[in-house]
Amino acid sequence: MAEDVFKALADPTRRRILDELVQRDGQTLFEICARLVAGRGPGLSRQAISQHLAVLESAGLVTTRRQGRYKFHDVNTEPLERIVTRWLRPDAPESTP
Amino acid sequence: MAEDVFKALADPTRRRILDELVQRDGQTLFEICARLVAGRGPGLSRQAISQHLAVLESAGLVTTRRQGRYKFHDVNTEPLERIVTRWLRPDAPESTP
DNA sequence: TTGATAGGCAAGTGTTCACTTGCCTATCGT
DNA sequence: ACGATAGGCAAGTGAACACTTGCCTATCAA
Repeated sequence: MAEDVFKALADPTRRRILDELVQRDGQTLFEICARLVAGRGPGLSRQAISQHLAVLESAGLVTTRRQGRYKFHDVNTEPLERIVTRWLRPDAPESTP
Repeated sequence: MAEDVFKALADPTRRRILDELVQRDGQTLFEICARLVAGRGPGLSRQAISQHLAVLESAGLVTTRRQGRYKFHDVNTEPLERIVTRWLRPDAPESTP
């Protein structure tokens, strides 16, 4: 639902996670943890990030694939494209002269 | 800030208000109240909607102009265009062959 | 098999948020 | 001036949310 997408984007940490995954797709939880803590200082536990990833996944913004004991996370920008055309003109922002 | 834009969009009522204002720009608080209650049934007080409008305004998504005892509200989609290009490719979604 | 790595589940806590309630100010019509 | 209309301010309430804490499961290397 669009509802979940907006709620998922409401949190700054989740937006940072999306930033991370756009930079490098297919990261594991621990990789994301390390990179987020490195770029922001501590204050973020592994469980917190895990819960954020769950929110992003249930919003359809992140897909996961298990492989052994690893779980890789990939971004899916498709929900984003759909929610913005809600208020923006579907095309041609300067088509009306 | 982008922070405020995302938080403003997180609430379904505020998104409905944006829908209303996109349909008909320059409405007053009472007009928005009437139309929202008409389309959704009660459960929304005037003050609630007023507070939502304040959030949208401080996020830059709505601008206001006073005129006598009326206060008209207009949408401003500019903040929307900026926040989405954060994760979407700025242009050409299929430019990489 | 043992230990270490990668991740998950669930109850508890504190803060933020949406909404209400009650009253107050300002503008317009008569 | 009076009442009615349009809107604002601020304290209080209940629910949602982010985050922690503690423990548990599964996979891999030795």
